[in-house]
Amino acid sequence: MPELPEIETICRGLRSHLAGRRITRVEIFEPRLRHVIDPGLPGFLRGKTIIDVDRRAKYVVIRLENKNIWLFHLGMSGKLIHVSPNMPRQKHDHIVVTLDNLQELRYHDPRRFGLSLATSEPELDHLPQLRDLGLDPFDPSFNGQYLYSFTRGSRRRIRDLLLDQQIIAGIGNIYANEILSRVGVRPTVRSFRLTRETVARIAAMIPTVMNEAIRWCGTSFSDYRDADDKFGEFQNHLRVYDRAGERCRKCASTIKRIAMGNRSAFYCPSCQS
DNA sequence: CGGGCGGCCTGGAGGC
DNA sequence: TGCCTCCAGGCCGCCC
Repeated sequence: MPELPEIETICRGLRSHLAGRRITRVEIFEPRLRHVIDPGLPGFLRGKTIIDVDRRAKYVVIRLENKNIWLFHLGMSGKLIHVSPNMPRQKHDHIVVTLDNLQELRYHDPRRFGLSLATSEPELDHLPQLRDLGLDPFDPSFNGQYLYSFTRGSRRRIRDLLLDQQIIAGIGNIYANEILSRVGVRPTVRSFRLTRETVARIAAMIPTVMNEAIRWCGTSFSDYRDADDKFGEFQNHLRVYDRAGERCRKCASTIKRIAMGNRSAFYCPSCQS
């Protein structure tokens, strides 16, 4: 569920709570996530101090002492929240970590599409999950020319191309639709039909929309909450996503929803061509 | 190989 | 009230 802006928001929240804290206790209540959690994980974490928390695409990177790393992907319904131990444990709280200030970090994930594993600084870039990631939208070398090198000659629909993590890392279905709405391009357009200029406008819009969503602390469409279990607010600023049947904020036409593969796409039929 | 599709899970919404 | 189907923000593997 969470895309780049949600993960960025979670990482910022976690960093403020976790940096400098030592892990004193680790409990795994349900190891069966996307992959079964390594039984050695609690032993790996126990006693280690958390140095920092940062984001890599849609992954949460918890940096520990001695270049050790605890990596998370939240799948579609994962939450990483910092709570007081008084908070009753919820159904689907799969991992509970106690810190040296007695506060807790909990991983909650009803659909169990998430990933949690132990790794290290030197191994991180070589993990199968991370090694093939494309550029982050905030990478200085991400620009129109880079994106055009992928759209040129590709028969894929532009919405699907924007979702390809090996091209741009961090965009999911909500933001792919929002980005295209802002530049007036229909999600169904075949990439090779887009001019270099249009692709440059799409590329420029990507970090713009990501920044805006980060300022609103992400989109709480359904499951997403930040590190303090609070809602984001960008759902109030969406132009097309999940607005089928509602009026376009610009021209008052009716927003359409279509099925594209397994996933919905949304657009304004008069603003986007 | 590029590109499309189904499967993995649970839960919430809506139809009957 | 329940039972059914559909849908969900991701990712991976299989197939043509």
